Amino acid sequence: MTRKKVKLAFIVNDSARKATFKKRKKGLMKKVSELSTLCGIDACAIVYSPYDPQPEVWPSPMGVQRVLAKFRRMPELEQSKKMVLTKNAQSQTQVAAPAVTDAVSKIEDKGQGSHSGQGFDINMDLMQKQNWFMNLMNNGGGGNETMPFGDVNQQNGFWPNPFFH
Amino acid sequence: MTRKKVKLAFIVNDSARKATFKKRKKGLMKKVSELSTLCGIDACAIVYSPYDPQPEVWPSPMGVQRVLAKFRRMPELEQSKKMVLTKNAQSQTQVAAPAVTDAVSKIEDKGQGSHSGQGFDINMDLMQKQNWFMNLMNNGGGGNETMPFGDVNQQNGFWPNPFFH
DNA sequence: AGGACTATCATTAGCAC
DNA sequence: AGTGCTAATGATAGTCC
Repeated sequence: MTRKKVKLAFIVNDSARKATFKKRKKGLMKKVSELSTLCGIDACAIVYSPYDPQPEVWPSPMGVQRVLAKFRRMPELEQSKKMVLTKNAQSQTQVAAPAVTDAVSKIEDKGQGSHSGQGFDINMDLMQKQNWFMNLMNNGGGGNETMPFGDVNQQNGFWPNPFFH
Repeated sequence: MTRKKVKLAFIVNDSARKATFKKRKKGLMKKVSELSTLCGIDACAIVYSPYDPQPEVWPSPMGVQRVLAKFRRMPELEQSKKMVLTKNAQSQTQVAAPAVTDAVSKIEDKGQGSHSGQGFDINMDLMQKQNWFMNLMNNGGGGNETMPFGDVNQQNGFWPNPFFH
């Protein structure tokens, strides 16, 4: 039977959140590293946090730049066009790149055993939205960053608004 | 005692590699998602592979763009200079970053946050070096990317501390 | 607060289909 | 090839120092 599932929600307690962040960030970076090593593929990860003045990146700032250059080379139109909207039973909006759409469908169709919910690549559920909001708070708090949300949302109307379901 | 450790090396068998890739990519995306949700932080991941025409990203192409914009806002020079180098037990390489203090100040002055002291958190161990090489092989095949690998090595000749606190 | 430990839960490699 | 299962390894939340 399914054992107790970890509660996927923002950890309110500050010290507990920080402790978890540290552990999981480390674990995440290891996972990226392993995926890349085992499968010989190109990947990068960037993690911002209030705990570090600079983002933690994998594999390196330049490695990230390289992957990003590749990513940005995709015309924005393509990025949009290649995306597919799907709906699940809870009426949550999902956006998936076409390359993985089939996989997503399969997983959803099969029910994916006990690992439902977050599932495959891009799946924004309520907690995620809350989380986006947290991110915004984080970013808006100290920085002189532009507010990317407005831009992003206006740029293409279909990305779900993080503040509403 | 430590049990048998998973061999962290490129999986030679094609089908086994693809199967592992699929599983681990899914697991990785879930991890990113969870980290972000649990800790309310901003993160993104990009995974290229020969199996998908488009990279798989988290949280979304535009979410990635946003994080990238933030990342790219850091001038490259500072990205390099800001790296703090440490030595670990295996690698005896240690390189001091000359202008670190200066660069740190600049960035902190930009209002990036009140937490000071840390440089880039970069995890890179021996496996990752190997892994970089694999990536290079991968990219060299199809792309016309610049080769940052050599640059990075020549420029710094260091590999940062795999342990961070 | 920051390790270190460890019981418990999560991921996944290997297999059968 | 892809899917489901499960033993085995891996990650980590909670705890103690």
